Amino acid sequence: MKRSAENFEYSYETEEMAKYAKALAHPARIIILKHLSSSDCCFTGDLVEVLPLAQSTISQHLKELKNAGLIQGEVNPPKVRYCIDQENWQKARKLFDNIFDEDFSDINCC
Amino acid sequence: MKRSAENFEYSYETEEMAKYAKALAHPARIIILKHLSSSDCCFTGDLVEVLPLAQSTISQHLKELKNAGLIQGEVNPPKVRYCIDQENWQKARKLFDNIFDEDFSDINCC
DNA sequence: AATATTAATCGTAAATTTGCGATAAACGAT
DNA sequence: ATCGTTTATCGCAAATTTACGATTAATATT
Repeated sequence: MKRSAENFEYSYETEEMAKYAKALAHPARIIILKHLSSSDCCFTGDLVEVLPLAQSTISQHLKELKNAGLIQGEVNPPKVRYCIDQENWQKARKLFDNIFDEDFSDINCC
Repeated sequence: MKRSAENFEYSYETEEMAKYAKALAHPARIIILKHLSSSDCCFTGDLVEVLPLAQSTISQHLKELKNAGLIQGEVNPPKVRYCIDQENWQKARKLFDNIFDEDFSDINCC
């Protein structure tokens, strides 16, 4: 894709927000995150049972969540135990809180 | 893309969540939403001044936000006045609140 | 009727995402 | 050393997203 203003940069906060939103922008990844955040412990391979996707596809989704910083993987061969990355999870929470609180609905005109 | 389980369906809530997250998954759209939610009124064409994107591209982003249900456009020729769709905005807020509150960090193992 | 202003849509190109099966990697058990 | 289990990566195809310029549409003004 072409960019009109090649040297323009969005603010760090905006980029972070978009990154986290992107991570949440797929049903499979939402299910994974819910599973991880609501489990009493952090399972992993059983996601294949939960989701209608091939193992390789799930692995890819996990990778994306990891790249976004929302989860961590602890290798425990031959298994890998995934869990929420609490630090970034809270960061994301705050960013979302923030945008939804910038809410001056009473002075909106519509 | 191919789907392994063609007849599988994600829950309504999960799909909604993904839809809203997708709408937020681009810096330009975040800026648009922030602009709309923090303005005392709902401007529109001045987004072209704020964003480093062509008019047609911004129009496309607005369309996506509209399709996701997060904003409304009121035609006021030749201008169009956009504003947050408060109802769905609150819905989205609740969905995000929800996922971030399913947080049993004290009993997490990691 | 012609013109100016604003926004949407069309057509197109490039990049990214999503998905799969096949294969590789890592390691424990046999 | 071989085998089984689990997960990651590779290679590929299809779909979607992002972006642009050019054009169209809608309507107020002249």
